[in-house]
Amino acid sequence: MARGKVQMRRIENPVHRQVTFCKRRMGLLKKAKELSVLCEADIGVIVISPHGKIYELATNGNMGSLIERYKGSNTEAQAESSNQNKPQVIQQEVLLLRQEIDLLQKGLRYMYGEKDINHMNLDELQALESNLEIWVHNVRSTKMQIISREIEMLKNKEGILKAANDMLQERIIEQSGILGTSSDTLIPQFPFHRNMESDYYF
Amino acid sequence: MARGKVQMRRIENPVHRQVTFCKRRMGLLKKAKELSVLCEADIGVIVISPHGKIYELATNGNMGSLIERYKGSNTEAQAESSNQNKPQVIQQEVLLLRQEIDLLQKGLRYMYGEKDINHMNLDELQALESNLEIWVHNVRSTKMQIISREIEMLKNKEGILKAANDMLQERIIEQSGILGTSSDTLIPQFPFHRNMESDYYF
DNA sequence: ATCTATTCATAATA
DNA sequence: TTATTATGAATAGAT
Repeated sequence: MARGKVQMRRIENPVHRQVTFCKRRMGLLKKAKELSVLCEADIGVIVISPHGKIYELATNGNMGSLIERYKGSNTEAQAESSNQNKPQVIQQEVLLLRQEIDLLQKGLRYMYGEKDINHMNLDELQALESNLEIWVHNVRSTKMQIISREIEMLKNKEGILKAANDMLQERIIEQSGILGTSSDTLIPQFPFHRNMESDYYF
Repeated sequence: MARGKVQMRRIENPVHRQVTFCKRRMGLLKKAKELSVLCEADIGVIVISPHGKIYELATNGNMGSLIERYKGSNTEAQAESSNQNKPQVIQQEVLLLRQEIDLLQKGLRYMYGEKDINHMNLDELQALESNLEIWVHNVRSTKMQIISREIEMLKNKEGILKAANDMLQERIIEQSGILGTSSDTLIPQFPFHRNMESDYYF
């Protein structure tokens, strides 16, 4: 923003990072409040610093109720919260979480280039493979979103150009008539626009 | 902001209000993402429109774990959730495990070179996809190595067992001859070994 | 959705 | 944290 454009990556200098965290955190909460007031929306913001300190804002004054409303519209979270009423299910949950951690740790080690296959068995590799495939799928989806958006934009542009083109064509024909000029040298040059989709690559 | 300072109260014109809601909501989520990236904070934002539609952002990719962490550090909410039988300790455990998972996922994503999937352009996404595919391929190779090795081992074992089996069979026939015992009750039980490959699944 | 005149947010610095 | 200020960003109103 000021005195130089900022790169969107972790600020390495700890002092700068801390200052920026403080400023931008305040800015974020301010923006949230404004949106809430201007548009009558209920907004909750939770910020957890790298050191685990928590800052929050609930524009309706009650984060709890906001979370409930959020969960109420979210089946996954709903299932999660209903789980917590049954200790046995919680045990199961802990077990699953531990397994996930184990898998992630091993996947991480694998990523670091440690190909010691003694540390990962078939099932774990299978799970890692699935994770990677999900990831690939997500990346592809994002890619397709971008592509769709661009295509939409180009189609719009094309439509506009076509319309303008038609209008110009009409006007020229009109003028040809008025001026009594032979138009057969002009007409063949239309349309001026190109099909912009053909410029696009996937 | 632009063309006149805005008053901090509800926008009465419904069209203006809707437009502003859309614009500022996007701005808010963008700011949240930026703060998260720049300062390594975990941020959750929940926006509930006047019509009840919910927009959300969880920079760690999981609003559920964020809410758990929030509740874990919030005495009021903790009291609410600790109404349950004995799960306080377990709840704590779940919280810690979730934090660890968040951390590991972050590490994995870092390894993948993913900055922020929402801020990546087509080329970057393409590159990420290629990388992921290479990794999937590597994982599959490792998997196949393990499988091949196991099959090799099993074939070896099978060979050894077959040899031993043949030897034993010979010796028994031999002994049957020496002892004059009828061997027709024993022979049908051979071979003892099973084909171990048939137990193996891919 | 897109454009631009303005106001706002904030990076560097102290 | 707070204050200053040059600049980059966000966005209100209009199209």
